[in-house]
Amino acid sequence: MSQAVASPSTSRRTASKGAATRDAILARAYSLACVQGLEGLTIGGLAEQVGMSKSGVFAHFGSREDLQLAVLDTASERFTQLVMVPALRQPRGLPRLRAIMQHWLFDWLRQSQEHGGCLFAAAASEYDDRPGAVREQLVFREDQWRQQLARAAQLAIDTGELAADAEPDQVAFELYAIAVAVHHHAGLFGHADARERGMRAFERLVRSYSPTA
Amino acid sequence: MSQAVASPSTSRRTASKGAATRDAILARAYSLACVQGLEGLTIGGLAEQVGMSKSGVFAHFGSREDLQLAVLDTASERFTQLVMVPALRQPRGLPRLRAIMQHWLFDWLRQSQEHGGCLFAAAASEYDDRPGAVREQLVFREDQWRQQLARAAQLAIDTGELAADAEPDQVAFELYAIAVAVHHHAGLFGHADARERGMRAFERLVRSYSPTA
Amino acid sequence: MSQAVASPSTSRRTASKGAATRDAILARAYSLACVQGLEGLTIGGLAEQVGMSKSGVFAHFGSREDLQLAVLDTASERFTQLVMVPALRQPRGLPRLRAIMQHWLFDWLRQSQEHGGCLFAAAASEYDDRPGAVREQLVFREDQWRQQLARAAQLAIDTGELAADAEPDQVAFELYAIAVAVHHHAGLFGHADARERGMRAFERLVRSYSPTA
Amino acid sequence: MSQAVASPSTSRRTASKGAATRDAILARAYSLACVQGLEGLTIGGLAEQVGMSKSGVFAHFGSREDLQLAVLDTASERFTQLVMVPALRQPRGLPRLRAIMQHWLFDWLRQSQEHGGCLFAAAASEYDDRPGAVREQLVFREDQWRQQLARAAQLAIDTGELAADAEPDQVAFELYAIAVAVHHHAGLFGHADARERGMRAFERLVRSYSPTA
DNA sequence: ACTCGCGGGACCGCCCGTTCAT
DNA sequence: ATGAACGGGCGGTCCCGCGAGT
Repeated sequence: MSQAVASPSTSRRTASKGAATRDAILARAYSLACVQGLEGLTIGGLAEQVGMSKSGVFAHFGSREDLQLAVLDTASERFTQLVMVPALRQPRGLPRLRAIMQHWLFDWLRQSQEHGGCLFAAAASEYDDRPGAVREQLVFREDQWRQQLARAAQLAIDTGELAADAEPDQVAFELYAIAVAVHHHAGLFGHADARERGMRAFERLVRSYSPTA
Repeated sequence: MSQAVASPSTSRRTASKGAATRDAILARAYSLACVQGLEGLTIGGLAEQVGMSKSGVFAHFGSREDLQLAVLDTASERFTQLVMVPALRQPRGLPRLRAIMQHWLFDWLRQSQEHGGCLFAAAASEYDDRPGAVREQLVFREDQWRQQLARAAQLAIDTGELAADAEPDQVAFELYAIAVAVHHHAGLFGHADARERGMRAFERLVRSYSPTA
Repeated sequence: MSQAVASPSTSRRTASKGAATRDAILARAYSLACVQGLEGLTIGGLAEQVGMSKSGVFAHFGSREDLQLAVLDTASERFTQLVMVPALRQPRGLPRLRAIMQHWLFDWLRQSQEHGGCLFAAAASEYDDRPGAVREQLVFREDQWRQQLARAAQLAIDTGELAADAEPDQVAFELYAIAVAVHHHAGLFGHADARERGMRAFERLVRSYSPTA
Repeated sequence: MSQAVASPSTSRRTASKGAATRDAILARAYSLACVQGLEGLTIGGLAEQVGMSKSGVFAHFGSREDLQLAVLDTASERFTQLVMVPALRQPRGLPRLRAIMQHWLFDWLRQSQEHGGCLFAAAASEYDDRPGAVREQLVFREDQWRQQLARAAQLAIDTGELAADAEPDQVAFELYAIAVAVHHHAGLFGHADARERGMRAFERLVRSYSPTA
């Protein structure tokens, strides 16, 4: 998968100092992008934050677009670590589905809010009409995640915890809706309330899709 | 309502030419803001689009922030016209609720997509961590709309079409979730599919809140 | 003298309201020019201060340069009223010379400092190398004043209070030096000290030019 | 002295090209500031004069205010080189005092007039009521110079060439008055006449302070 | 080979003085 | 005396690349 090649950001093995610097830059860049969006990420501002010269930063990526791409990969990696990895430790079916939502709404969105906003949410509205490599990478990542969600839903159907006639893609869509609404609501009206409404919506969704209903 | 006073943008009657120009500028500004966000709206770019000089445009607003505020008011006005006004012609209760969702997902989001994206969605992620007058105005508008949604849900409870123990605010949150997810999905994966999933989610939501369930 | 024609600012007789407005504008303009210099005087800023539209102010003068000229005339008029007119009430010779210096250093410079600086001093350094009508008017006014000073010195020579071999122009130059230094010193280091040093310098000058010395 | 640290403008040794450019910019900036004042100094105009882009110029200073400060330091440095350094080669007392005045009125004011005016004189009237770092730097420099003048006067008292009861600060004030008046006069009425009157005023001042008088 | 200092060019929001029709 | 509009210029910041230094 191109991703593994495209993201040497996780300094592997020797990590010849250059890679370490690169990772440090990316960490800072991720934070900045959360606040100002991927499009609001400026090389000058980033350079100042990491205490390097602008061209020093610039040289690590070759262009602003490549930097944005790298930041997107960083974000994906973080998302996977925070949400998917722990959820996979739960038994397949409803427990895993619930774990996904909990890590998503609590761990991921909390760290997002601490940074100033969810990078994917910001990117989605920035790039919904701005064609280019960044947008393509973004829809690739989002689609990838959507498929994982649908797969988890399918497993819950297989275990009989969700109705047999439920459509995995539709369930995934509705789970997605909850998360994106929680983020939206949290940013404008406060986090605690948003998360609680989100989990209530999830429980109702599960009930409405339960085979007994 | 202060809004009526604050937004003389709708040129009434004579509209002394100045107001007409202002409206024309705002219409173009709204389109631009849909594409690039409220923060990506530049006076120079706007001036070019309307075929005026930068200072000519600038003079109508006094500052970029005031321009952004005016664009937000314009968007609110349009939203009300496209969604709320037609829905109010439906009988209260479920029909009106369904009408709201239909106009929201079809009329509003379609015209949004034609412009390049929903201005409110873009603004929400731009301003979730950027304090200032624009953010305040934005949450005021969003909250206002959230309350209208909750009111409509309450009416559906009163008519007995929704379960008596349903909480209007929670219902409003879940309706909101559908709309915001449709927009998100549409921008990345295509509009038709998104809208259909949205309406299906709505119908399931209604069933799961129905008194008979 | 062209001055009488050029400065209808003192509304004489009929003063058809237009002239009154013009005078009000000029009064405000004089204050502004004291603070920011004749070159820092802007039509927009002036209009705001007098509560008129820019074009309303503009129409009274036809161009910024004409406004600057008119302000210079206003300043000259004020200077004459504050310094020369009272001094002429003193007997010619040393008393009148001393009165001139006192009104100059105390009354004129005090009101200047209250406005934010002496307009002539500011103008002198702004226009010492900026040819044009304003500069010409300025040197005309300054030269006029220098001649009046020299005339007063000549009278003191005639009365025998100053040495017969004193040269009036040189005396005028040295008096001028005292005033200009007091203004310079006052602006940077404080007014009281400056004025006292100025009067001491004057007294020493008088002694050094006295016939008995 | 902090100044030496604060102004690396004098390219020392290697002066890595950047410093050389900076010096070239400052030299041109000094000339411009003499003509239009420190406040009339614009980055765009300066860039054009030195044949660089605006940002190229801007990057060397970080803000317009820092540029103004640097220009002030440049001017101080020049003044010291032209006036104080040669005067210190004269024996203390009256010869050194006379050398100061000669270099001041002839060398410094001549080069000032060639540039279009004395930067300090212009700055004094620009900043007499404009608080900020530039003003503070200016009064620091002027006060520093005033003290040097007073010190030179004190030495002339010590040598017995000036009366024992003469007050050095007052003498310094009157010397200052001559210089500032020469500059004022020269700018408006011509240089030759002004300088001659200035030296005559100085000689009379010396006589009037001489112990035999 | 990587890093950086220096510089370019475009553009930003804002404000200027001025004109013209009302 | 006004309001609308213009053209131009301001200080400031952006992203980006050349050439020299380690």
